[in-house]
Parts: sequence; structure tokens; C-alpha cells
Amino acid sequence: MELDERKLKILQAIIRTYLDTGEPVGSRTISKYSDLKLSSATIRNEMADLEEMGYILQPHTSAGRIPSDKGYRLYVDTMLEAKESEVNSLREEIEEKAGKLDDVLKQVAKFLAKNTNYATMVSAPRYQTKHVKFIQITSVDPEHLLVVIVLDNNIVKNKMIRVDAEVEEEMIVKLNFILNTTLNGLDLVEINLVLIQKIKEQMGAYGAVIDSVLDVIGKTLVDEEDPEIYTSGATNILKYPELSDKSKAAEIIGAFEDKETFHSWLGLPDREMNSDTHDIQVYIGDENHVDSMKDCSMVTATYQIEEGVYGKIGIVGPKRMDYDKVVGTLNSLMGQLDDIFKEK
Amino acid sequence: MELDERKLKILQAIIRTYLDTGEPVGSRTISKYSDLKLSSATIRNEMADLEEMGYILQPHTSAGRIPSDKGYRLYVDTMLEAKESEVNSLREEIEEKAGKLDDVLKQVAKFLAKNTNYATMVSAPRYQTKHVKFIQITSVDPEHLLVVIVLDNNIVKNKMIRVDAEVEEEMIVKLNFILNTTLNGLDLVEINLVLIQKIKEQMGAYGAVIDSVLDVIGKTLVDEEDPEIYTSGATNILKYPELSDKSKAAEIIGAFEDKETFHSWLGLPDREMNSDTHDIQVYIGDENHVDSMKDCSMVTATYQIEEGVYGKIGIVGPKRMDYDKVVGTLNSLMGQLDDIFKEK
DNA sequence: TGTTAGCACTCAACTTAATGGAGTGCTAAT
DNA sequence: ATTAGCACTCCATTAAGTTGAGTGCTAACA
Repeated sequence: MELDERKLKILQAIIRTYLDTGEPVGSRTISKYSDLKLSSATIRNEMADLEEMGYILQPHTSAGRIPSDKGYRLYVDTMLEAKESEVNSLREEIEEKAGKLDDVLKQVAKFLAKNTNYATMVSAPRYQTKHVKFIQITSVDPEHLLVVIVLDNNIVKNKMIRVDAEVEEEMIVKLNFILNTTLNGLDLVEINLVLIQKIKEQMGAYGAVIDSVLDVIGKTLVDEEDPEIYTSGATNILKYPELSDKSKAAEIIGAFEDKETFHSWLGLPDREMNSDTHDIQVYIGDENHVDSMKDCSMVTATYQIEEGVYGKIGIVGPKRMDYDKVVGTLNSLMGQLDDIFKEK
Repeated sequence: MELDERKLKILQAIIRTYLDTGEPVGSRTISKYSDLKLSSATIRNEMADLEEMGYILQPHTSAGRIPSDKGYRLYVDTMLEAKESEVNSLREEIEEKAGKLDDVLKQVAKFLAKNTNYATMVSAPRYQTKHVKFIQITSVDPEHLLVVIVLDNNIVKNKMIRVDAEVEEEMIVKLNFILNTTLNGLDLVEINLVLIQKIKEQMGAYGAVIDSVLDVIGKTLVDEEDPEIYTSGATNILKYPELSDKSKAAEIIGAFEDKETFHSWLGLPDREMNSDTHDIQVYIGDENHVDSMKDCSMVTATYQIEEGVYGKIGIVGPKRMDYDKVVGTLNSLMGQLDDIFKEK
């Protein structure tokens, strides 16, 4: 059977209506609503075909039809209208909270949740390559050394370490020199035991301090592997009856709470992305790789802070989410984010 | 009417049973359950009295009784058994994740939520007095200066600032010297325009850099005002039918998401606390100052990291929460936290 | 005088049956 | 190819009945 123009139009009408109401939609509704001048009987025939083809389904005999995952998929792939959304306010909202990236991302999550009425999450960028650019150790007071590490992407980490006895100024200078010359430009895997041993030898009695320092460096580099995720509007899920069933809702909202969940699949763009399109992806129902999301749809987009530094944004809602609006908002948002990051 | 021993025992039995089942409890149940050897009829008489006194109430005629807020209050104040809970695992669980305070607190929130099956939040400590202890400026690369600020509680903050032209080594040394001698020991309000002007004069052409640096300092000190709050187990709320009504649940879980909510009332201990008791407080129903929590109970405790540095822990659940267990767990937890912080 | 057995009464919760209506599939007419 | 018409299905809603846990009251009892 072929999916001709008319069938497509009817399918589109069905999905549109369903997105609106969340109720199964019947032939009569379509007959009246859509601009095709067809009787309900004709629509019924077409619907039967569409059902056979797997684009729509009936919750039970004598009910209207609802889109299947396959139907949604077709809709998203071919029928989205590129409606330009007006997301102008965001820019100002974000910029007044200037400051750190964390804050910006938190704002973005909040903004999206508020605007779309779905649940959102934003992953902080994951830096692919991390090399030590600069290390500095300072004596803050007799009992504490401060270790500051700058990575080659200008991320700064610091940690206090406690020492038993004051370390002489002279030793600190030496320590700084050795660490910087030895470790500069290296990444985590390149700092191996041989190297560590070599440094320790040079420092003689202060070998113990070295251990602490290297420990900090190790933690720092590993730490970066683990990007922060900001979420907002998880309770929006409760607004959609088809998801607000107690056990489902708990599972979904729980997933938002336990941010670990997202790491695996929100982590990195699957493939080299075209930085113009922002790689907006839609996952419908079973297309989600996580069980707890199989009754939801999720739209993700990738943003870029600088060369090789990506983060992701995800929006989770019911399968009947307003894809038009979400994709539009996301698109417009990405553009503004680009601008913001370019300025920095 | 007087609240004699027997009435108290009956009330206690009622509350215990209700905490268990969540169902209104009838006279017959009590007559069988409790060790007082009384017939249901007698219990009924006493119940009528207890109701008149306001300790229990009937959802409707011909239903059993449930505790009123006043009843819970009496129970909590006088009838809690000091059951020692076995919270031994926590210590290890936390310590292997050693590291930063943030991580510890996150762990604590998670641990509590998992153990109690209620929703929990932990506020990071708020430092009352913040003075600059140490400032260090370093040239990381020709375009970037790194500003590191250590506060007197050993909190470290850092920020990169971009400069148009490389700053000479000599100037940086001078800058460090001036900043440290001038600002050491001062807090935010003490750094005023007069002082700023004075510093600028000394730095001559590098006045602009000073601005950036002071900006960072300002942001750092203000930032600390705003304590982080870690939450966990918000979805546990959905486990209790009396709270999992859609609108209620959304309100409560939403409150957990929007952490701002808690600042006002989770902020600081109300009064000078006895560091032994950890100031465990129970708020029942309307006793909560926040509307969205009026159907819940909340137990809070205060922990101390060092002299004058407090944080709070809160557990939110249904009014029929297992106060015994919560207070016990909290108590035991606080002890362990004390130990952990003492070590540091 | 405090306790208890007994009984009539109440009321939410559950069960069952009846009704209505939205929607379908099929057939025959256009 | 399209449509009007009709019989059929099945969910949702309502109404009526049934059940059972629980109460309050009274009268008997120790």
C-alpha cells in the first residue's frame, strides 16, 4: 500500500489534534477539522489503511486513533513546520546573571522548562583533552599548602593540603619548578610511576608532599570526566496524565534526580556534528535507550563552547509533546547561546 | 478533663498503629493490639475523650481515628522511644568518596533518603565571617592572569581574567604584595572606595587590572552568602498516598527542585544550639512555615563543621512519618558527621 | 463506679447493572 | 471513488445495592 498525499494529510491532522487534546481522535473530528473536504466515512477508510501500515493505532475497538511511535517518527521527520519561535527574553535573562558557565547553564535549564512546560536537562561541557598547563603550590599558612592546577582549556582547580610541618619557602620554589617542567603538557595517562619516582627522587625528604600533590592532580583530571548536569522542571511531568501515573512518574522524575542516569546517553554527540544545525535529535518512545523513558519523547541538541568542547541539552516530555515548539525554541536558543559564548 | 496514663497509652497505640498502616484505626484494633486488657467499648469511650481533647480526629462518622497535629506533637514531645538505630554503613560509604565537602553532603542526602524513604535536603554550611586570608595573582599565559583567593575558613576561589597585554613579572610581584598587605583580614564591607583608590594609585598604569581583581574578590565574597542545598529522594513523596495527589506532589517535589525555597527556613539555627543535641527539631503539618509543606512533617538537625560554621539537614515526609526512626537515624548520623569533620 | 456486651446506626468503599455516546466497519447507493 | 446509513462494540458514567468496619449509646455486670 502506498502512503499518498491524502493519507499523509490525514495522518498529520490526526497527530496535530492528538498533540492538542491527548485524547484518541475519531474520524468525524478529522472530517470537520481538516481542510480536506471528506466525509467521516472516507476518513475511516483511510484510517484503517494508516492503521494497517502501522502509523496509528486504536487503544481499543470503538475508540479513536492515536499515533504510534512510527507515526510520530514520520511526523517529526517530514512534517514539522519550521515555525520561528520568539525566544528573545532569554538573552537578557541570562546575561544579567553573567558570571560562571554553571550559572548560565542552570539558567538555560530553568528557562527551557518554564517555556516548554516539559522537563529539561543541560549537561555541562565535557572536555576531551586535558593536559596540565600550569601548576602552582603556595604556602598559605604553616599548616596548609594550596595546590592550583590550570588545565590547557583554562579550567582551574585547586585544593588545600595539610602538612605536618611547615615547608620551607625554598623547597616550594623548587617543587614548583620541578612540577612545572616535568608535568607540563602531560595528560593523566602520561603521568606514570616512572615519572612519579623521578620527581620524588629530586625532592628527597619531601616525597610525601609529592604524593599529596599528585593525588590532587589525579583527582582533578578524573573529576573532569564527570560532567555536571543541571535539570529543571521535572515536576512538569506530572502535568501529563499519560505520564503522571504514580509509578511512571516516580521513575521519570527519579531519573532526573539521579543525574548519573544521563551520563551515558547525554554525554557526547554521536558523530561529528554540523555546528550550524546543532544536531537536534528526536527520540520517540522506544527509541530512547533508557527503559524509564520509553513512554516519553526526548529532544536533544548539542551546543559548542569552543573547538572540541560540547555540551548537550535535552527536553523530556510526553510522546505527544509539541515537537514544533520544542524544536523551534531549541533552535532559537542555540543561536543565542552561540552568541553568548562567542563573546566570552 | 485530664490526660491520665491510660489515655496516653491509648493515644500512643493509636499513633503507632497509624504510622504503620496509614489507615484510620478503630477501637477494636487497639483493644487487641495494645497490652492494656480493655474491651473495644472501653477504648471507644476513651477515644471519644481523646477526640474531645483534640488529640485525635475522625475523617468521618463511622471511621476510625487518626492523630491530629496536636496528637503528633504530644507523641513527638513525650513518647518517642530513644531507639538506637544502626547507621554504621554510612561512615564507610562516605569516606571512600572522601574529597570535598560538597561530595560528603551529597552523599549524606542520598544516604538519608535511601534509609528513611523520605525526601531529604542538606544545606551546605554558611560561613558567618569571611575575611580575605591570602591572595595570589599569577600569569598563566600572556593573555591570562589567574586570581586565587583564600578566605580565612580555607575556602579557595579562583578566576581567570583576561588581559590585553602581558603583565610584566615585576608588576605581578608588586601587585601581590600590595593586595596582600592591604586586604589581608578584611571582609567585604571593609573594602571600600577609599581603599580601592589607594591601591590603584600605587599600581599606576595597572589600575584596570585592579578593577578586575577586586571584581573577582567581590563576587567571591558575595557568592559565599548563598549556600548550596543538596536534595535527594524527592520522589519518595510519591510513595505516600496522602501526599501523592497530583497537585500536592507537584508542589512538594517542586519545592525540592527549586532550592531557593529552603534558604529562608533552613538557613541558620534559630538560637544558640547545644552542640550535643544537634538541635533536632520536628515541625508537624501547620507548624511548617511554608504553605506547600503544610501536609507534611519535617525533621531538621543542625551540624557543626567548626566553631561558628553550621549547616542543616532536613527530612520531609508525611505527617505519619516514623519519627522514632528518623530522629534515631539523624542522631546517629550527626555523631558520625562530627567524627568525620573532626578528622579533617 | 469503672468496665463490658450488645445493638442500632452511619458511611465510605466496593460491586453490579443500566444507560449513553463516541467511534468503528461494512454495505449499498450515488 | 465517495458517502450515507446502520448495526455493533466498548468505554465511561451514573445509579442502586451491598458490605463491613466503626461508632455511640444503653443496660447489665463486678
